[in-house]
Amino acid sequence: MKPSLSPSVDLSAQIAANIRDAIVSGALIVDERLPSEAELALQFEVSRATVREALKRLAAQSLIRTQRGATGGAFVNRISFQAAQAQQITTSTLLLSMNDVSFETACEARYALERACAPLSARRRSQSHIDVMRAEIARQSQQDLSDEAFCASDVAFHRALVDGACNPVLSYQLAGAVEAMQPLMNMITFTARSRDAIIALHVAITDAVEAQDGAAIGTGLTDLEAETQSLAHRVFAQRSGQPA
Amino acid sequence: MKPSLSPSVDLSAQIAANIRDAIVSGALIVDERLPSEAELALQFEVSRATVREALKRLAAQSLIRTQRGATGGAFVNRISFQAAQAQQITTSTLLLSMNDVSFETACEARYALERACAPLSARRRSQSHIDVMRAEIARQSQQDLSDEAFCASDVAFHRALVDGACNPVLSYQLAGAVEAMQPLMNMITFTARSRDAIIALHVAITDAVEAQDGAAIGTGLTDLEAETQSLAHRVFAQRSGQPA
DNA sequence: AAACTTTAAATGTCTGACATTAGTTTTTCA
DNA sequence: TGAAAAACTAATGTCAGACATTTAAAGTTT
Repeated sequence: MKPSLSPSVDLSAQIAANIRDAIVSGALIVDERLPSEAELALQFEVSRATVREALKRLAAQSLIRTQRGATGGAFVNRISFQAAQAQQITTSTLLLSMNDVSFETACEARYALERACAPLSARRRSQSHIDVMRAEIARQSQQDLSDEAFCASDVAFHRALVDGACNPVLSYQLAGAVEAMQPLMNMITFTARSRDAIIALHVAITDAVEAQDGAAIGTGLTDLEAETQSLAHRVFAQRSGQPA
Repeated sequence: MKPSLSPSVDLSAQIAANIRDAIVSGALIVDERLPSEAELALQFEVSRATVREALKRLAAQSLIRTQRGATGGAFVNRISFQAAQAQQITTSTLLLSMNDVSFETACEARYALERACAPLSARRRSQSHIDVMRAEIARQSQQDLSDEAFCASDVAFHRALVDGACNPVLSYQLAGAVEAMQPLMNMITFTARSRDAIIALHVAITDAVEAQDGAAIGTGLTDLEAETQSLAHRVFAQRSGQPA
């Protein structure tokens, strides 16, 4: 199954890569039990501690799970959409915050992707999606809402829109794009007037979803993107021109 | 920075989560050095082995890197688009192969996302993108190409199309959707006639990209999606109706 | 001043032990 | 006889301490 490690270059990483390949290639199938740590240590000719570090790496990627006890061990994990989404969000968020991605670029990507969902959401959305969207609009309309809560509600609104496409792969892919924007959005202070403009567009989009009018959803999203971009532009220009 | 672990529930996971939160929240910034393993062991009141397992988890997510030697240690990693993409592809591929996602659903998601790039690619594509696309078309036209090589070239073609949007966030997000389809595509046997149909559409799409006609790119992608779906439908129907 | 040597601090690895968990089997006894 | 209790067992989780290796910096020599 897995011999031949080149010495003096991070054994635990090599072992992890070895097992990962076996999983990705299908040599190890879902719910199959890996050899015990002691056996793996023998096979790879390393100590149990090194094997454990390798297994922890795989666990961090949700590739395996471990169970204690007599019949325990490490098992190939069926990665869930939920777990994959959580990882994707973490990665995307860090990627954006660490690489000086401009608000403009991230925003453009996000809205481009969301528009991709519009025709499908128009066709397949159920009442529950519309209910969520209207509920979030109601929340956004509360006067005393903090900027952060407003952003969080915005994310929930957009996720409902995406989920309306009833395509789990699409929802999963979009989760990263939508959620990763939140820290960037949180840098913005929303005036009452800008909130009103956004809410008005949310209403227009929701109406279009309810009317199953894909083109109108797309138009609404384009308008919302323009509004968001110009708002961000104003906020950042003001900040750099008049620093605190 | 990080006290208070609840005992008897996977200490290394708790420690990893603790440090991960510090990184995501920005309390630890890029290239900042973490305390040494020995210091972390003292702070968290666990053994060095446990700390190491936690650090390996973080390393598996590219959140930290480690350096040996006197001034070495664990450093917060600036996650690159490349590393993030690689992780995303692994995750997406496994997600699709392990969760009985239908070809139809995955294909729909992929083309929906790709169409999202069309307007931007039309506007911003450079000659190099077109060159890559034409080169891949030439490769796909080779008579003796294996199905697997044909699929790989198809992926390269589509990635060039996506890269034409000149938005790194978009390229990153799409990588998962495009690459993860490859194992599913590899299950298909391409007849000479179906290859010709696909290549003809690739040519049409490339022409549209060159002409900067976003709408035509979208139409081409929609046609290609229909072609792919019906091809897959035929192949799978034949297989289930007439098993080997 | 440059080249070499030593030192120190860090990660990488190994060993062996014990703790904890959770099935499985055996024993007890009502 | 049968069900509860106890013992067993195999696995992961954790710890302590040792040694190997790497690397930068400090010190020494020429």
